[in-house]
Amino acid sequence: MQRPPPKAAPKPPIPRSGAADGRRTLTLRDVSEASGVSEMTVSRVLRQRGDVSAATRERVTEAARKLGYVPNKIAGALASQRVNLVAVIIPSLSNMVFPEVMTGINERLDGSGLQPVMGVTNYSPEREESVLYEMLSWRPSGVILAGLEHTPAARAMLVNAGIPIVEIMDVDGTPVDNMVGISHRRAGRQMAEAILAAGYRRIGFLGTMMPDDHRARKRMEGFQGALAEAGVTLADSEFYAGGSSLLKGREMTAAILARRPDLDFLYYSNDMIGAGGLLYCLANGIDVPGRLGLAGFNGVELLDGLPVRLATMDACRLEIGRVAADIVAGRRAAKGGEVVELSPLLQPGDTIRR
Amino acid sequence: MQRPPPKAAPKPPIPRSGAADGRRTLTLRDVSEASGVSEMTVSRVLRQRGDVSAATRERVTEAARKLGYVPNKIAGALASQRVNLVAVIIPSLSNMVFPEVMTGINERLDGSGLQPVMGVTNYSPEREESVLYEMLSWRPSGVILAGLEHTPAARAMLVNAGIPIVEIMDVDGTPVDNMVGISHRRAGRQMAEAILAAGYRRIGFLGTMMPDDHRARKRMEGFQGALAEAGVTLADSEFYAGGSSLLKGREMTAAILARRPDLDFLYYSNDMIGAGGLLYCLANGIDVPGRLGLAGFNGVELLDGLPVRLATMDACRLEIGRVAADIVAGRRAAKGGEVVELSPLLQPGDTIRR
DNA sequence: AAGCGTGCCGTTAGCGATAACACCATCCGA
DNA sequence: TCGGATGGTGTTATCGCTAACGGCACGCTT
Repeated sequence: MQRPPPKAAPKPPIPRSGAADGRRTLTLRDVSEASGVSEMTVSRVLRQRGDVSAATRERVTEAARKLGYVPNKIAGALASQRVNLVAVIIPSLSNMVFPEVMTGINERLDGSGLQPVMGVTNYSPEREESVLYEMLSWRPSGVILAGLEHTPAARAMLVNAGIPIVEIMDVDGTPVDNMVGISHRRAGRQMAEAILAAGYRRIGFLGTMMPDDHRARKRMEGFQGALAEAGVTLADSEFYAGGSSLLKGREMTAAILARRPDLDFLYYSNDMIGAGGLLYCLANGIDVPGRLGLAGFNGVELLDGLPVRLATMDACRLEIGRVAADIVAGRRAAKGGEVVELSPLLQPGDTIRR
Repeated sequence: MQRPPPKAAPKPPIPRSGAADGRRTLTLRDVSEASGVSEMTVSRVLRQRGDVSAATRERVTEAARKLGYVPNKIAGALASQRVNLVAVIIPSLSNMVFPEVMTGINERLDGSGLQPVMGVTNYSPEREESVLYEMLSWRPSGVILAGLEHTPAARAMLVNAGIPIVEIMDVDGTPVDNMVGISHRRAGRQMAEAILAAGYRRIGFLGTMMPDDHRARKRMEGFQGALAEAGVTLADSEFYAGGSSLLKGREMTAAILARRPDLDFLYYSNDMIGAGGLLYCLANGIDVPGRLGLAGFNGVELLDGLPVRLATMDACRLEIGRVAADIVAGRRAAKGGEVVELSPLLQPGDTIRR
């Protein structure tokens, strides 16, 4: 199927409509007319690039200010083929862990000229794929996204994007490009070892049922693996769906203890439900950590205020955000394919026997 | 200063460099060549707009998929003068209240074709101004931002943007355009009335010192105003800087009670420090609500898991996000200048005498 | 005094898409 | 049988800005 030959058909230019209200939105041209120089010179002044005399710069700056001109980055990005945006794709905001990662990212992106743009997937791979597609269509300078598990299409997009990609949180797997996080499998294992070392043997697990929370899954796998090596099997477990909360932790703890009053340790997949469990135990006069030991995961600040400090493991959230931001900002030596494994610190707190 | 006359200087076209690695990034042209139709037709297929025969559509879709083509929205937005982004500007992420507002926004923007883009100001008006400038330079279809207090320059930008603006959280003031929130002054007042009605008289206030947290300030003003009308003055107060946490709440509570052991009520400016205070009281055997009453603000889910439910007031966060999103999505009847005042619900919990 | 660097500012040609026609078959009713 | 209403597709002209040059007016060298 060939294209037909072009026809020579002269047509008058068609004016596009501006804003509905008489006032068009301002362009470089308006500023250039107001200050008597070319658009190019205005552009140079506004971007502080190239040589412009002090007098001209002054006049242009003043005119732009007076008009209230706001540059159109859409046009600028198209012309320069440069976009100062970084796509950040995370599973959830209501988790307290991702806001903290964002804080780390913001901190390091600040002043780099890069601007983070956030997308939330609610732990759905399909949503991740569509959010990613949407974001890539803005041609960002980099992508930071949580996890190593993506749909094949999403992975293909990442591979083909031709920009720095940083997969964060988790290092148990193969990254598309860069990877910053901790080994959740090892984290689970480490906690199991600490629990066994303290002499606990009848261990229960309480966690989320979300099939797409791969990090929680890996922690549990690591945990069970280490138990198995010591000849211990998980005595019981309790799962839930939906968001984590103190209340959920209380309820689950009550349920598992009702079923198995003989348990001597409860491992929670996150601190929020762990803290709920701890409060339940305190309220019900259960001897912690004597009769029952407890541990969570994440090292959230929340725990600092509890009457008894829950054992937990810091997930290095702030640092993960920082390093990821440094990578996309090109502030690290490596030219791509970097892997940064951070070491979570076990915080024994007061809920494991010494 | 006149522009010099243009010179007729024919020059050969200069090819721009594509990606550094041989592979250019794909354009409509690549898809059009691969499928044997014009770029315009490809564009129509990809946007599902206009009439295209089923056979052509099929061929184009297939070619795009095979190539892994991702449209360039930058070019699309420039050409169509339409951008499907909504700027959302909030003070903080570590607060738990804004993530919830975001959830409401996401929920309602989903499927509207609009995409939220988040900016964080850390309660700094200057940062707000620069984040706003940055966002407006992408010509979003709407702006949602927290609070009614902005720098003059920021206000001017909002007024001139020519797009729907929604100021959220607070309705004590004059909006630029639309406004959705609660009256924090009235919220403070309402809590004071409930406390007085329960017979408490020696009241202490614990809150943040941030001068730019206007909503906390307004709550305190309303609170004090209502007390004053009843002839009661605040017996003592304790302020802090930095983030809210349970620990901070414990410490502040200990401090204020050490100074004024006679206090019979503590009003906290948010639930996080309130919960910390509550845990402190429980741990120290203070009779709540008999000898000492407590109340916080926000109605965060966190509280549901506490052994005793803290009195609080729901800030309607989810609903605020939803309504704001509906406004920018044009899903509400009003054509602008809408004011939606929601009514926070007093949740007496177990920490105010009945 | 010719030559050359440098500071300053203008011109031209896109960037990759879409709006708004233009054009050409068909198909249809009168 | 013919005007007119489609349906499907191509052409052209921007959108607002920036990269890459072009060119002029001054110094300053040698």
